[in-house]
Amino acid sequence: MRIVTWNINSVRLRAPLLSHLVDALEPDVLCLQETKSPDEHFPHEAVEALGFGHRLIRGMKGYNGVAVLSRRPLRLREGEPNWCSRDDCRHLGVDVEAEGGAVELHNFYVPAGGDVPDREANPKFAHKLDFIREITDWTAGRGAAKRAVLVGDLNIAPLEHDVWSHRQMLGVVSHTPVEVEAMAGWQRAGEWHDALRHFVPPEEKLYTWWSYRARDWEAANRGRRLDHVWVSQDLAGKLRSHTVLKPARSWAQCSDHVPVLVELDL
DNA sequence: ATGGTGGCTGCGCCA
Repeated sequence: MRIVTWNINSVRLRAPLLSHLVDALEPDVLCLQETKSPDEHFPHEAVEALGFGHRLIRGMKGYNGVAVLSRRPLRLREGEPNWCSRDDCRHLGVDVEAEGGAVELHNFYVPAGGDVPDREANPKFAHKLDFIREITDWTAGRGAAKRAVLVGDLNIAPLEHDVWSHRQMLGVVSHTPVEVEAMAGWQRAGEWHDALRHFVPPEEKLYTWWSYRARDWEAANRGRRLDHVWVSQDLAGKLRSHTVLKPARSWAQCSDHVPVLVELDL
């Protein structure tokens, strides 16, 4: 099963790019974040034409929004928490039909957290930490994930080599110790295995996002690994390959995030 | 130290 995660930064604007993604990565399941579209305006026809006959979407006007597009049948996991009681369309939990039984799949868009890494001074940072706290508590209550995959734009680059300069990024939202520790607690609670670092050793730089604000993003290469794929321990041995589709950052009218693929041999 | 770009939406918000 080939699972792709991509922060598309407007699904209506960038729906045409999905055909490039499909050509390059041939996903069975495609998880999107920041669709920025109410459900009634989701480009179903374009997505259907690419072979994704099964779709679950959770969007809103202007901000946020997640979607799971699939070649295999999906079932919405009902009754999952409404994080921070905000109805802000940052999570979809689904079951994907697969050989040997369904796989539980979670698609997250974690709050970015604003600019100031201080929960008193910056309510967005408080929201980010509260969001992760709630997920961690929920995860701890359920115990270790089984036959499960978690993907998304988690807006945290946890490792030293998930950012261009660990030293210069320690005070920058996305790489502060408090965020990294919060993410580690979430990961421990579910006994999640980091699928990208399964393939790429921690001493090697690995980025999935480059700011729009650089004159030359590729030359500067001040990237961050904000997009993640985690798998439950029972699936760790079934990991077959990964791709970080860096060329997507050069596509015309590109997102600032690139698609990430993980292939599982179920 | 600052501002740099981009996508909403409707001139400010969020990333």
